[in-house]
Amino acid sequence: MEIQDRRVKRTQHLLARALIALTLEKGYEAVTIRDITERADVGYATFFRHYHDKDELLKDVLDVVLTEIIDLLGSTQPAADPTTIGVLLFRYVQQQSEVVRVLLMSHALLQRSIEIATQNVVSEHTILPDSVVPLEIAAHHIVASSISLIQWWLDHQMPYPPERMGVIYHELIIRPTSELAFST
Amino acid sequence: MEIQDRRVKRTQHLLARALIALTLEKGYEAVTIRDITERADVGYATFFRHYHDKDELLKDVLDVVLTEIIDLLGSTQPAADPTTIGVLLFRYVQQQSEVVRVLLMSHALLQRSIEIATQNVVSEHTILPDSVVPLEIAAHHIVASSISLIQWWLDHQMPYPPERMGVIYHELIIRPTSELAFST
DNA sequence: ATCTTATGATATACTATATATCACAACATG
DNA sequence: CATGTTGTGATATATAGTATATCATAAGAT
Repeated sequence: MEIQDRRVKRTQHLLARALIALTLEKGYEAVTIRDITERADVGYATFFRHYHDKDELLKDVLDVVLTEIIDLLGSTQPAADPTTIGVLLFRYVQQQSEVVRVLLMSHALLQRSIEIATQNVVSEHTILPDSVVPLEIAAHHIVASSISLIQWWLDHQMPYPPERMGVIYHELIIRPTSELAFST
Repeated sequence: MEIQDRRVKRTQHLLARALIALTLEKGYEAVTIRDITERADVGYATFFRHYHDKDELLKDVLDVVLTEIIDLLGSTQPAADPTTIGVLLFRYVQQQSEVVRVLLMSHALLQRSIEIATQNVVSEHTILPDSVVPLEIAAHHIVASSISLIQWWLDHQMPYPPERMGVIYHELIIRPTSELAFST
């Protein structure tokens, strides 16, 4: 029962590609559903047979990205170089830069992603005794700052390589926050 | 030539109050111009005699807030307790929490505010020689992280007093970034 | 080969934005 | 307080975009 009709997969893929391309061209808000269906070369009404609105299509596209990033960050050896995770993160962003740029344009999805990722970080750490920074604030700071750093990097045409960004990410965000709030 | 017609000031004030109230009630995107004019009890067409669209009204409302915050952060004694600026910042946010909450709901305005404030921070600092973190990234990190911290605080009903938040703000954001990137 | 279903084309209702007009009231000014 | 100016409310209208329904046809599942 897992297998979908090939026509459905094809249509949804065309709609997703069209939304990404159009959003990069003129911004998420400016894209209309008619734009999407024309670019994807499918009937206008067909859109509503798959998605309730534009946000639902975007959510579907980016759920894939979210799970890939979470897998990426959870699958590193504990003994590895502390900047490795950051380098992998920025390499992934570089590869998927178009999709990530689109994600960063949706306020609602961004807030949702931050909430999910923050809870993920909270569950993976314990608070350092007598820390001035509560665990939830530390986790929220790591997530929000990482996204902001990615945003700066993409907005400035990725001027430094992922290796340099991995070091910056670790020194600016991970190390200070860990020292302040996380018990090793 | 500075003095405006009292009718204009009255109308613009009513529209601003209505937008803020309605945005807090059901979110910025969901508010229509007809909602605003009905709540403000002015004619529908009157809105367009003052603003081109919803975003322009919001921008007007929040330009006031922005300049107030910049004045606030620029007017502290250099010799003061390093957490003082943070405490003042969070006291201000507490007083103006409704307006600040509305600002944080507009993606476009948020991005614009971050850009302006980042350039402000860049111009006020010089980079530490051999820093792994470029000046512009450090400045962007400070601004974006501060806004994220404010957002977390407001989203969680301000569970800690401004005094505590001032310390967290300094320890989590200002001190680590300054040590890494700014020459004193 | 046959039943099922996704699609395209089309029509239609609805919501919201945006502009124009005109009579009237509020305002600034001397 | 008299006068010319201008902001406002009410109304009509054009336009754009969303959302749903219908039906013939083609593509897919089995």
